[in-house]
Amino acid sequence: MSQTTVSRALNGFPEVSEKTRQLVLAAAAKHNYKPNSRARRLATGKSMTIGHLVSVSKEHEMVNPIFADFIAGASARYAQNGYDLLLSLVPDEDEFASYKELAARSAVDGVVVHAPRANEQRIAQLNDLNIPFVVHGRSSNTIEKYNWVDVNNERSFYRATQLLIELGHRTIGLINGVAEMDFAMRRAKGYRRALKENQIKLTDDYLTHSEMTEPNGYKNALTLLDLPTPPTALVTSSIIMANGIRRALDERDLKLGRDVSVITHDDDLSYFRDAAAVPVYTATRSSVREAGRLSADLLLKIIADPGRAPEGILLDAELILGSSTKPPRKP
Amino acid sequence: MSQTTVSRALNGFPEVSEKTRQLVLAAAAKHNYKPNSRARRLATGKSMTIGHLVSVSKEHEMVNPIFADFIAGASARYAQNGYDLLLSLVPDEDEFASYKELAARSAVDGVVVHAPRANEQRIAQLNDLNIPFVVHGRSSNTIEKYNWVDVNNERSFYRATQLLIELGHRTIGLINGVAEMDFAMRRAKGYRRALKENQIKLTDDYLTHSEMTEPNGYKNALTLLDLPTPPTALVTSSIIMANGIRRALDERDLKLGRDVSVITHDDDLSYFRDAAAVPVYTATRSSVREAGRLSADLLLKIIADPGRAPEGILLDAELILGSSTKPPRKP
DNA sequence: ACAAGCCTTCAAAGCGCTTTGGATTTTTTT
DNA sequence: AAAAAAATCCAAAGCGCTTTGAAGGCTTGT
Repeated sequence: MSQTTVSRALNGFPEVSEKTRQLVLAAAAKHNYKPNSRARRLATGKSMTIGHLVSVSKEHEMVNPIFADFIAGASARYAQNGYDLLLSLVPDEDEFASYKELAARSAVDGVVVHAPRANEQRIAQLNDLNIPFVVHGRSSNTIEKYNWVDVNNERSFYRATQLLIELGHRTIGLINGVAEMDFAMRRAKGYRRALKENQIKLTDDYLTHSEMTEPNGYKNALTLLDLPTPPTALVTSSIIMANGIRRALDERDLKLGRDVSVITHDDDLSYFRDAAAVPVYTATRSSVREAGRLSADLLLKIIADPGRAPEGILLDAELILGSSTKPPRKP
Repeated sequence: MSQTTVSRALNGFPEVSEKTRQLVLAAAAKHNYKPNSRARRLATGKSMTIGHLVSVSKEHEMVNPIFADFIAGASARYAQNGYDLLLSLVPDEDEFASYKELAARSAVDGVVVHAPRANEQRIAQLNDLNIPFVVHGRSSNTIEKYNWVDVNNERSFYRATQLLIELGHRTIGLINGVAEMDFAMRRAKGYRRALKENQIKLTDDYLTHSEMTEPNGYKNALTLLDLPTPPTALVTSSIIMANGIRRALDERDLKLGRDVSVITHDDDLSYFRDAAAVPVYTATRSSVREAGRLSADLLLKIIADPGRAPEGILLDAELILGSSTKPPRKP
């Protein structure tokens, strides 16, 4: 049987009869034959690979913990479509060099951009490189069109803050992510809007920006609790920080919910899944794994149809009521 | 200038004069030329790719959170050596099929095996497939030789338990990972040995096995605290579970350290780095990122020299004193 | 000045597939 | 039964590199 026939049979071309196809498939299965990826990719001109460049802050050697779950969502979709996932953790200062290199050696058919900043250069750069990409998140100060999947950060933090206000809180802190991050900026915006609409004036002392680690949640919570008028409620951007906040409260002999209310954003991380009947935390919840799936699907669509107009997918985080929010304690 | 010369100049062969090499390099830099990965890989017969297959428990859709930091460590080494990292999250029931497929289409030059069980089939399978691999961890019931990088789980949990005993604790619980996992088995062994050597008899009620999530830490801690003779100290396998334990203590109005001592294994995850002057948790600490680096280095060595005798690298976790351990409270 | 020897360069083959265009076989039509 | 059409198969080219074996250019010794 000729090489052509085998190739056609395996790749589902119509020029081969069903009978021969079955024969070929049986033989391939029997000998555990799979076309050599390298040869196939050279012949087709496609890499059948999606790149994920995750930037690691050089300073803190920090890997954003949500990326594991995001990638878990995406990976499944790639596998279903015959794509491999190329992962590269790069120091944030040479992100662009990495993209350029991937493009130059044409190692990937598309990339996912993680953790965009409010001013994100990578978007213009990738457009220049003419390489298909999807951004997980958005970039507020970017005019260019691009594909993205994001949650409605501004609105959900507005709602979270609003809820606390309705409960009677007037002094509310926000323990946020790094200020340059687009999501952090939007969340701060939602928080401020809710305060403003309710004529609540709070200085920026009640707003902290830092990497979303447990120790930072702890430290920033203590800082806020030490203010002359300490907050009676906190909003935070990550369930990991929420754990740090809990520790800070513990140390001050304050009880979560009773003494200080907390609302956290909850990415529904697999190892922090808050699935109790009454959730531990009142939270703005949106599955980052689902975002991974959607991003992958979108990227594969773009690759299949490069002429496609850029699309944005906006997920709305649910506001889930848990036991970490109560009316403020009477003094 | 001929293709050969360019290729040789770029790949550092001695047959080309230094002058021409500089010329070629300059031209390549100017035009941002990088040899096409696909063509190069076909020509050389190497994939220049390392596979990481992370299994996701189908049931809980759980991604082990340590893998992000592990991979962060490994990724840097791969990049330095011109290797790409292929990541695949596979449902645990078809792990082997995935390895087989990778081997058949020769997509990788080597793989890292994550989270080995005490009875690990993948080791024999990979030896059969004749594909270079390194195991992160070990597999107790495996006779075959293989390359691995592991921490001294048995010894560190022995020491941790011993420390609690020396402090005066007699009722000590262990909140462990899934029983089938090799690391969990070894840790349980160390825990039991310490008890035994001190003539402390405890039923298996004091030992829980589950996936290392925060909710499981919470739940299992409550279970132990509800025993007729509740433990005065707990050892746990993960800092994430330790956070759940803290929540359970909080709910029972018990204070970490004062009322219940806790020692956790600490993988030094970037978002839980316990870097306070006096660490929050007394812990057996070993950087999983460092393990990632070492695994990568070892794997690259094996690939470069396939005849190499299998090697094991045993890391010793430090026992770090924090503020979560105190003598038991007088009743 | 010429041959020997080394350094440098080159043309061509090959990596294992896919794809093209043509050849062959089978089926259908008249 | 022959011709036309459709279905099936095949040989060869090409993907963009590396590598081989041979040719060309330069230096050195006599």
